[in-house]
Amino acid sequence: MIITLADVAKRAGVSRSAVSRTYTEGASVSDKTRSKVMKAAKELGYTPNIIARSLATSRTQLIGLVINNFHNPAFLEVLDQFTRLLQNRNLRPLLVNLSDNPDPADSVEMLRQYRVDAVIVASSTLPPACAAAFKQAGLPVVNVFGRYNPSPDVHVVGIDNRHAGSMAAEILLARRYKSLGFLGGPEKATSTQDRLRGFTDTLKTANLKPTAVVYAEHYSYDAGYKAMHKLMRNKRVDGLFCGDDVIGLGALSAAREAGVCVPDEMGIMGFNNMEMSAWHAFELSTISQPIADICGSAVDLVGSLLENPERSAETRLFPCALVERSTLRGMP
Amino acid sequence: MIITLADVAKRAGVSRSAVSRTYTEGASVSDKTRSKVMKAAKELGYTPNIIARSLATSRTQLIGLVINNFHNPAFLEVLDQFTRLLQNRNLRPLLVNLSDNPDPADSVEMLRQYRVDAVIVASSTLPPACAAAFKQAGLPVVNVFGRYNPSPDVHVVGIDNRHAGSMAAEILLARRYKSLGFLGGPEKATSTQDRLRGFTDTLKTANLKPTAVVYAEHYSYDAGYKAMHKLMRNKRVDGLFCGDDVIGLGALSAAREAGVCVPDEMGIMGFNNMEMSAWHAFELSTISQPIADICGSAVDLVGSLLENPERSAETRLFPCALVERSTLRGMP
DNA sequence: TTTTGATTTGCAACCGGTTGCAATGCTTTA
DNA sequence: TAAAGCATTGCAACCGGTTGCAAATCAAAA
Repeated sequence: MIITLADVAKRAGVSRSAVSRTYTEGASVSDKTRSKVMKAAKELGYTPNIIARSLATSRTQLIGLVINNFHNPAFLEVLDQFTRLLQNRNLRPLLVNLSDNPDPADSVEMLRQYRVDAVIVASSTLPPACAAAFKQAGLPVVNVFGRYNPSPDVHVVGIDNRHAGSMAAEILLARRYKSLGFLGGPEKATSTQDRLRGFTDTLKTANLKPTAVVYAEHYSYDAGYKAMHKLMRNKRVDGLFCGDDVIGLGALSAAREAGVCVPDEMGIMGFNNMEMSAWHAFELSTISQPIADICGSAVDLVGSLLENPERSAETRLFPCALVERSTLRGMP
Repeated sequence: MIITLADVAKRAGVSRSAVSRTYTEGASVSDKTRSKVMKAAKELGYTPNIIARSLATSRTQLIGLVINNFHNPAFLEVLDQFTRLLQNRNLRPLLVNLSDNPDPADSVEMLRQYRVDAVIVASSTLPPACAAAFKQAGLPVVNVFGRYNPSPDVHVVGIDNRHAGSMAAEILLARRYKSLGFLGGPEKATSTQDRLRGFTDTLKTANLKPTAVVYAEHYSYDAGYKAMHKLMRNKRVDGLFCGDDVIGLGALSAAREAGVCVPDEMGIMGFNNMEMSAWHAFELSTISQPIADICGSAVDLVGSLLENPERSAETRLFPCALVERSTLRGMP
């Protein structure tokens, strides 16, 4: 029933090697042989077995794509980009959902069993140790949206979250907001910590401190809404930097509901420029990351790792940009 | 460098078969041998090579997951469910993005090359022919969110879109909206056609016809917003059924912006109950599909197909439910 | 102690490809 | 026409597992 290379060889009247070679880029086959083989293959409906090839070449073309964030709509774009870009290079994403169980041990084992050629860990909330676990198992890893580390042990592609925090503080100050608050994502996420750090450092240079620091429990509207209520109960803030747009939208809704006039009484800025932020009901000013560039660069890096797995760990950081909408005052 | 089963066998002082058997569910090995093998494997850091196993058993545990909708946030939940459910059964999702190129031919070829055990086609917008293409290539297929077909050639798990359309019409009529409009998703999507059909049929039983039928070009807020403007320019409608929540939110925003009072002057209902619909800014009444049940059932079906690939094509339909929020009047 | 039957084990072939190497065929140059 | 050089081909071993079959082991029954 299943057609193998031997069947094609017999039908074409050539050796198995000849068939194999016509399916191998740059192998030595004459045009005559090649066309005989192609003809026979067509007639029999032959499809080469990549599993068998992988066994022989110890290259699977499989890339582990590890994700734990199936809640933030921003990740759809990430997933879209990765699947497309990998497909274009003839690589196949083997998707791993790390939501249930943030301990990577099982996933490491599984991806090793499948002999994936490399792993992309795409998450800003997983601890750096997670990506490192894949590396220790001998798998080439790229950690996308991971933490910037001046002496990295793992390849990182993403943004400088600390700088992003600084940028937010500068933008708010430039618009003459005085009493600034930070409404972050989950406290343990390194991206949250880094953004807060940058935010605080920049305030310090102006002899200021954040008036309030609050964390949302998840990356969700409800969490942002709740955290904003908590913040407003305790402190008076006139400029707010939110750790993610989805949180920012919850916060914005809570503020408006409480009768706060945005952007005059309070400026609110988000992070990530997700689609919903542009909706008429919100028009949230935000900072955008160049998602497509980041993913593209990550896939390029994976490509180079396939050639040279031992390449020393590299960090690739991309700049963020302010997207002006209507929840911040204009510049003076 | 790489540890194989032969290395383990030598170290444990047993045959290769013995090692293989200790890693095979239900194979005949004595406890003594098994523990010798386990010990040796641990010491050497052995990980069985699933690629090699796949070649021998012609079972890869790989499931092709074909998706073309990386724009609708509702699909994140679908993806989350599938990855989790497959993982729980020790199956691995090989993700295929069909967005660029809706012609399935290449993907069919690729999934055949990897000898995936089955394929899940998850889309309400791909034509039925797409799922059928996988079937013709000899791959077991489950089409999730596909079209109901009384004599199906492919397994379908999803909802009865025609009935959903009827349901929408009944709900609007019961709330004494008189002049009903349909704002569908892309016209060529079978789900749109089926919902319109059900909607129209039910109106007919009340001697009515849709006052307006308009299609959004994509499943997006902007497309919904635009389509709603177009609709309002031409027709006067007081009850509107939208083909998807994301479209519905665009339409709702357009209506409110035009000064229409929702739900008194106009009732608007969406479809899919996505997260954003519950946000305070919208509170869109909508119809929800039981996503988790659908995905669960689809994965169960895949499980049975692995046992018996020739199982005759089956359709599994789940009921939808109205989610009352505030864009529809109450019952009289 | 011998026989019987069930369990456990190892041998060797196989899954479907790839690839180094030596042999063959062909063209080019002297 | 013979020798040299290159491209093409086939052989056979290998990738890392699984599995049918027969032999070996073991415990229980006679």
